[in-house]
Amino acid sequence: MENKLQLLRQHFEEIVSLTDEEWNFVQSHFEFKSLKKHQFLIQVGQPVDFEYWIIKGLVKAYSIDEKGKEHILQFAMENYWVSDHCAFQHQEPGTIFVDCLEDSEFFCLSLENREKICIEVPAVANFFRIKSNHGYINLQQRILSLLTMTAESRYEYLLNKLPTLIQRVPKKLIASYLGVSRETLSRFNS
Amino acid sequence: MENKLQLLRQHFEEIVSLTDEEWNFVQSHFEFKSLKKHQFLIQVGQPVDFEYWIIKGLVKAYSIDEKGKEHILQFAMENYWVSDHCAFQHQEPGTIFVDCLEDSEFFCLSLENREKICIEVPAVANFFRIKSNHGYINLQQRILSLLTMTAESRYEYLLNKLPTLIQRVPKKLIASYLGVSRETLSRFNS
DNA sequence: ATGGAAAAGTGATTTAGGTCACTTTTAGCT
DNA sequence: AGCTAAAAGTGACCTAAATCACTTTTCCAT
Repeated sequence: MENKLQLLRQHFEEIVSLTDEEWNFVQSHFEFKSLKKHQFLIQVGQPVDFEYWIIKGLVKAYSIDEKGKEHILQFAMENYWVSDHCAFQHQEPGTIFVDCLEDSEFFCLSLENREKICIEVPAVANFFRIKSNHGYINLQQRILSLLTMTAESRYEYLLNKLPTLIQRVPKKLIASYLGVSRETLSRFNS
Repeated sequence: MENKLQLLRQHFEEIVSLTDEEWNFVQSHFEFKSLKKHQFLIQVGQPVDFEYWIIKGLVKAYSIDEKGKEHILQFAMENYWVSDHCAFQHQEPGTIFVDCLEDSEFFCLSLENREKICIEVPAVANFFRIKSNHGYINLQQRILSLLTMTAESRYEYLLNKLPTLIQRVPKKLIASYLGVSRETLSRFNS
């Protein structure tokens, strides 16, 4: 566990500096969790008690429309944060599903604990502020890609940006992430 | 100017509390700016020195694709923050345009000043963290709407969510925001 | 009030991508 | 190794929405 916490500390220290004392305080507010492939981290209608930092593994965050079709909001793997941020922030029942595509391990942070460490350790508030900002920028890029690019170039773009992801994830899920049908995706780069 | 700064203070205090002393420190880090309709706040290739809080007015943030087509990332009006967040954060040349759809007024915050007030006044860091989080949640909603909804229901959704915006903005810009052609939009609700 | 430009509407045609139905390939089990 | 189920590929057809070309309406600025 020590070395896993060490990874999390490194993740924080990529952006802000923490004293040993601060870090001890911060780390004590995380819980460890481990899930097998296919298990759920978050489910629609269930409380969303945590936001999760992924130690190892891979998850997908998605919603299901009226027709039962799955739409992938995000893939998240090592070093990523994942949650139903909306439900978490407002402490409401989940609006999306998050489940494991691989056996995965997480550090879990409750809203209460997040606010506590943000107020106690200003560097942590700055960490989350900057992280959140990065996330915002990424989503803006994705919106732009949905508005401006064809399905095929979005696929090429993703191949370039996250080549490892394509290895780890079935193509039909990539299709769902890109907003394109499985069949259409299969006809690309052929 | 006093009452305009007062509006900004109220905006902060919707989320965090500030003492008079803190507020005096914070407000001194903003600059005022006023622009007429059609003037640019941010341009592609130009430095992005500020992020802007809109006192009054309306702007659009957009990018232009290879074919010269405009894609609207965001409309922003009173009480909204707007910038090329990506370029601003990394202090790189702008990647989008932001221009005024109406005569507008702004309070401008430089990156240096933002970091300064965030470090000096932890409540401000928390304010931006929470704001950024809200922004993230909004973008996630928009991505979901682009993935799951038809152009027509996206339009209906927007009509519901921001009825005032439709009044203030030509339909062709709404079309560009929704990722639909002007002609197709015009054939809806008819 | 009036002329010109921007915005909005509309018909005809095209096209990217969806859907359905089926086959082939690959990946996990026991 | 062998069986099953999930994933991927493919052909035929369909549809939402793009594009193009043109008309009508609305909005300003003089």
